[in-house]
Amino acid sequence: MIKPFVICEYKTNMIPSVKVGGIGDFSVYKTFDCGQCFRFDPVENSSNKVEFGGTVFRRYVRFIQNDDNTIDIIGSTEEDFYNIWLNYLSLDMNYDFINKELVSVLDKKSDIAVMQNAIEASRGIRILRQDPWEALCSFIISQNNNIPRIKKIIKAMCEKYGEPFSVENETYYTFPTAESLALSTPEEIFTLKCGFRARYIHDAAVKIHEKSITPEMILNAPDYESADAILRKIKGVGAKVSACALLFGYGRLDAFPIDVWIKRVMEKHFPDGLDYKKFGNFAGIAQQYLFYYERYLGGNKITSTSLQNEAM
DNA sequence: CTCCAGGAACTCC
DNA sequence: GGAGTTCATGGA
Repeated sequence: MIKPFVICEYKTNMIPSVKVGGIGDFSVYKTFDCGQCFRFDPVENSSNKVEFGGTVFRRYVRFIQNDDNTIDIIGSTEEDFYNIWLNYLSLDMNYDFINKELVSVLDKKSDIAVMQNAIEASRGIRILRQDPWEALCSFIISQNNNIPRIKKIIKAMCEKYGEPFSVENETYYTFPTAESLALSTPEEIFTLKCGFRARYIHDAAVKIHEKSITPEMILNAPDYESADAILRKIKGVGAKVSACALLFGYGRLDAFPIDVWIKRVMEKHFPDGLDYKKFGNFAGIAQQYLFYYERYLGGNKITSTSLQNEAM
């Protein structure tokens, strides 16, 4: 069992920073590039290390992958690491155990082989524990849309409806509250170039703001189907968007979002079908692995060449 | 059941 | 470089 810990606290250009060990095989690149979050971007640095920076929880942080099984977090105190980032990055979960589980529930030899390849390709991905409202709103925007454009719309939304805050003379914006969007109008939201999703965003904001849907209702729902049913009362929230919000925002790792990529994986690698319910409480992690495997590696067996290309 | 909505990025030739 | 495709959901 791995146990993350702060190795040391230091300053980077006056910004509090920490070096963290005990992170297992955590991959900054795969975690922030696998399409689960939209407010992180790669950052260039002189040492050619993988680095991603983003705005979350009214903070701007950068995660840097080192080659000695540590990460640096620029913009985090030791206290913030234990209170926020440890949980946000799911570093407290034993992914080695989960990976073994995902294989052990399968019977067919060919299914096992596919899953093992997907696990190997995706090794290091962590399902982030994102803010429920941010995840819900972001995945409403994501529908029928591609990642660059989703990011653009969310950025515009944060600049229009979020709150500015400053770190070392740089201005960043928080993700808008449900209240600020609920008090706006679909017509105003439409100016973010989000098209027909504007009224969906507004409907979600109103329902969350007036508390006809609360995180407690979702978290206390007895099973997946009832949690799903609550979210789907929101206009524009179907099975896919609901599953993404539950998986990435509400911590329901049994959610299994089915999009075109997953359909493609299923047809290609599981021609006889695969009941994702077999993966039980870790179905969402299996989904991310299969998604990443197909989306980024084309469902090809991982090689040293593909690893190098991926590091670029 | 099928088509369309608004739009930019991506794919293919 | 230009034409065609992608993408989730709900309403007509």
